[in-house]
Formats: sequence, C-alpha cells, structure tokens
Amino acid sequence: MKTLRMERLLKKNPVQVNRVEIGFCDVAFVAKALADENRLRIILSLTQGKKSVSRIVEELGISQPLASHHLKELKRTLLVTVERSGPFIYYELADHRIAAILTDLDGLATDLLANRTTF
Amino acid sequence: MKTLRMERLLKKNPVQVNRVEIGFCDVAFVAKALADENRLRIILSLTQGKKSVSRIVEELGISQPLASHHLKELKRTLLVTVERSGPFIYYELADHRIAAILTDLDGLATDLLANRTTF
DNA sequence: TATACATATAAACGTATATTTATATAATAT
DNA sequence: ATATTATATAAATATACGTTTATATGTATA
Repeated sequence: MKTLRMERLLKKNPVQVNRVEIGFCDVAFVAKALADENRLRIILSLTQGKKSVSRIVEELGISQPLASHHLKELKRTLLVTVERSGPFIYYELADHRIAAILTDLDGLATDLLANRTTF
Repeated sequence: MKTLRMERLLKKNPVQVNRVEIGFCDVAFVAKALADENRLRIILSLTQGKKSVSRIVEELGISQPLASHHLKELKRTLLVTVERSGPFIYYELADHRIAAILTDLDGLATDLLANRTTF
C-alpha cells in the first residue's frame, strides 16, 4: 500500500532523530539527474529503446559534446546503461520505473502549472 | 494505461519535429524543485500535514532563512500552498501526487544505488 | 508605543553546472 | 598507414544555486 511505503520512507529518512539529521541524498542524487531539460529529453527519447549518441544528437538537435556530457551524467547516476557495438555506443534506460516517474512528473507539472496566475 | 500515457507524453514533447525542438520545460521546472536534499526533506516533512516555518526549522535543524528560501522555491514551483494564521505561516503540499512521486523516486534510487560498484 | 516573536528579504560568497569550442581517442574502411 | 567516422574529454566561460549573515517586515502582546 502507498501509505505503508511512505511510512517506510519516513522511517528510513526521519525528519528529525534526536536532533541528528539523516540524509536524503540518494533521492536527491537521482532527482538532480532529472532536473535538466536536455536530460529529460534524452530520457524520453530512450523510452523508445536503446539508441546511439549520434542518433540522440540528431533527434534532439544538440551538439555532440553536450549529448556526451549529459549521457555521462545519466550514467553516473546509473539511470542508463552503456554498451559498445563497433564504433557506436548505445545508451539504454536502466530501469522501467524511470519512464513511469517521468510520466507522473509530467502529469503533476501539467496540472500544477495549468492554472497558475503568475510566474 | 501506462503505455497510452507515455505516448501522449511523447506526442506532447516530440523528441524531434522537423528539426524544430519542443520544450520539456514544465517537467524540468518541477523536477528542479525536487533536486535538493533540504527541499526533499521539507516535502517529506509536509507529507505529515500542514506545518509552520518554525516547526520545519526545528524538525530539520536548518536555519530559518534557509527554510524560508527553500519554501519560497517550493511555492514558486507551486508544489506547496501558503496560508497565514496570526504570526505563523503554514505551508502545505499542493498535491497528493508529490508524496507518491517522492516514494517512487526513493524506491528507484534505492534499487539503482544498491549494487553500485563505484561512485 | 515598545517589546518580542515569526517570517521574509537582501547581500555576499563559494560552488556546481550547462554550454561552447577545440582536441583527443577509438574503431572502421580505403 | 591514412583518412573518416563516432564518441569522449578538456578548457573556458557564464550562469544558476545553496548557504550564511545581517536586516527588514509583520503580527501580537504588555
């Protein structure tokens, strides 16, 4: 159940335990990887399947070094796996839940920002 | 269905449309708000319900200006709503899905980083 | 009105990060 | 071997962001 999982999350990351702080850094570490528009576009593109760098570069219209940079970041956070095949290097989403979370985030963002009055 | 929602997301944010890029900025905008450990701790704390700034400051053990700063950021991204009552100002999560996404992110992060070989 | 409390804001600082430009590595083909 | 393609890395720059310190605003109370 959702409530149970949240309680486990609270237990794992107690907001306060005798004034001693317990970190949240794993979640932040992964969340940071999602906090860039180009990386989100790369991830979204990879939901269609494994792709080479050049393919991503073409599809997104970003420079090759920029794509490499962001792919390296996604690899560092373990969100993608890498595989070489000849001269090509293929990147693939490491977990199905990534796409699901992206979808949820989009739904939330859309609704939140739908009837905003100001920026 | 999950697949349908993903297709809608792809349609809304096509990776490439005649070399014309379509942004992903709403999602990134919200994701950025989740990309900080202290903000995540604030959000987690607020899953327990509406709280005043001073209560958050006590529970998290961060300075009051820092809490205000992050709460302002959460407010800017519409993740929290604000309400004044006397001298106190109460912050509350704006949407139930925020907690759900946090839980999902934690599950993902935990599994991804569980059997990493290196940092 | 004066004082205390709750919160916000401003300034200043250091660090992290996104992007560009240029170059290096690695694999393939001629 | 040389050239070409695919990708990575390095350097440089600008900007964004988190944090601290100090101060202001706003509300209640004596």
